[in-house]
Amino acid sequence: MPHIIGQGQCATCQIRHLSIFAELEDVLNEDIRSFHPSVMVFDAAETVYRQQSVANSAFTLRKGVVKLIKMLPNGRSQIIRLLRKGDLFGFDGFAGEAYNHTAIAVTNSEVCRLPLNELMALKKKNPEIEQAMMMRWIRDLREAEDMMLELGAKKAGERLASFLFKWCGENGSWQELPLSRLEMGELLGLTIETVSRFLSDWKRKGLINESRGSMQIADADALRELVCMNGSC
Amino acid sequence: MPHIIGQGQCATCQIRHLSIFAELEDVLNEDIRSFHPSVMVFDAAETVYRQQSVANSAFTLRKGVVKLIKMLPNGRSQIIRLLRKGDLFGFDGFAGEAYNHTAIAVTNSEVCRLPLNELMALKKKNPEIEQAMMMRWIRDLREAEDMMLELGAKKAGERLASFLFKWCGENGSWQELPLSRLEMGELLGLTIETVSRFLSDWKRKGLINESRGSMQIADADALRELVCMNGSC
DNA sequence: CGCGTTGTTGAGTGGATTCAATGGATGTGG
DNA sequence: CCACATCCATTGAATCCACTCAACAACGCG
Repeated sequence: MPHIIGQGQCATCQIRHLSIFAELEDVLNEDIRSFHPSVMVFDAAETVYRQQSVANSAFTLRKGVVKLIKMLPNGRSQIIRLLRKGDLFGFDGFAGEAYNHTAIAVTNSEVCRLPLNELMALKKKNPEIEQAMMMRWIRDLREAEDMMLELGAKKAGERLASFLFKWCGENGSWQELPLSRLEMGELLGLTIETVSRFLSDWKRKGLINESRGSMQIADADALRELVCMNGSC
Repeated sequence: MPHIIGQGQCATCQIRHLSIFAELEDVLNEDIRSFHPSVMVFDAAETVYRQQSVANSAFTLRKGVVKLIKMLPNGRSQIIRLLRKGDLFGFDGFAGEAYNHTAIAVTNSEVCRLPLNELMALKKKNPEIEQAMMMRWIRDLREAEDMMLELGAKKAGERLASFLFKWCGENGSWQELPLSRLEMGELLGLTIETVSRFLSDWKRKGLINESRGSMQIADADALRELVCMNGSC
């Protein structure tokens, strides 16, 4: 079960530089010093909030990976976004709306719960927060646009390769990738089997490597060559 | 060629109630009275701005329909969003970014060009504008999320039907739908032929009607019954 | 009228899904 | 430590949905 492990100290938080409070240079700022959001922990697969429920808190991810998903009545589901350390989410309440998606922990995670009314007051008094949130919304929107291009205009292999490039980078480094085949499919609009087939094929060809939940792009050029033949990525 | 037809009078603009200035109740507000964005007209197919170019203006659509599109190097393209009267677009500059998509007029259109620096100043002085823009960003993001579900989790017929329901409503009214088959395809991630086949089929079955660029859902229940059999919409 | 553009329809192909069986890893209890 | 259960990934075979290619029809326009 998710539970609260304490009250956060935003002013001295380790991930403050990633958060919407990053720009508040004055660490002695009264507002931020007196703001103590609950820090909550979620095990993998536990739900942070549900679509349609009243959005009276926003959240910042401190640790772990969280997925935002939408579901169809028939059970098919789509991962809308993957969240990493420092990401702000669940802010529909700012527009007076209920949550538009469900947030579920992919790995064990730590989350700061930011009550909407407190955050709103804080934002009103500190324009830097307002600014930081605006930057994030615009960035989120841009990424959503990019994702629509992926889903609408690319084929299976192209989507999967794009995703790996984005997640792992192109420099051959190993990156933790805590997603199951099912989840990669739900993110990219593909089935388990399709994801598995492409990954297996690329592994056989030595283009990527995988080990204990981590992934490496061994030969980015060759992968791009193989998948994105005519400039399709 | 697109051209400027004059300076807008925001305070007395006919679509002010739809714009980000709607909440500024004080019509005598000095700021808004002295703000005179250029009003530009674009013929169908003309470009408002291009992806990658410097985003030094945002825009409000006064009249017509504009599409935001992204293109792949190989020519495939995806319509990210359709804009209607009152919509705000092209605000990437607020995050210091270049435009992330290309904006093209679908029909003859009128657009207000809002220089970024002026709009920023206006926003800083008038929290209502800030608030209105925030609401829009969040709404835009929610719609983008909905679209990701469409593109990632639904089949061709389901996507097309959802789109028609959203555009035409469910009450059997006629709505102008100034999109070609190609554009509907680009919006929904389908080909011309697929769109045409479904629409022809539904017309033959008397579920929808089309005439001179307008569309009507004649039998919403039957359409939903046919397409969304197991709760897939 | 001829022409270009857009929409329709058919036939064939192919890509991704579905269905099904197997394999591998992990964990639990005896 | 092994037997067993469970979960996830892999692989094959068959199916189906949407795409591609192609021909033709409809429409608007000069």
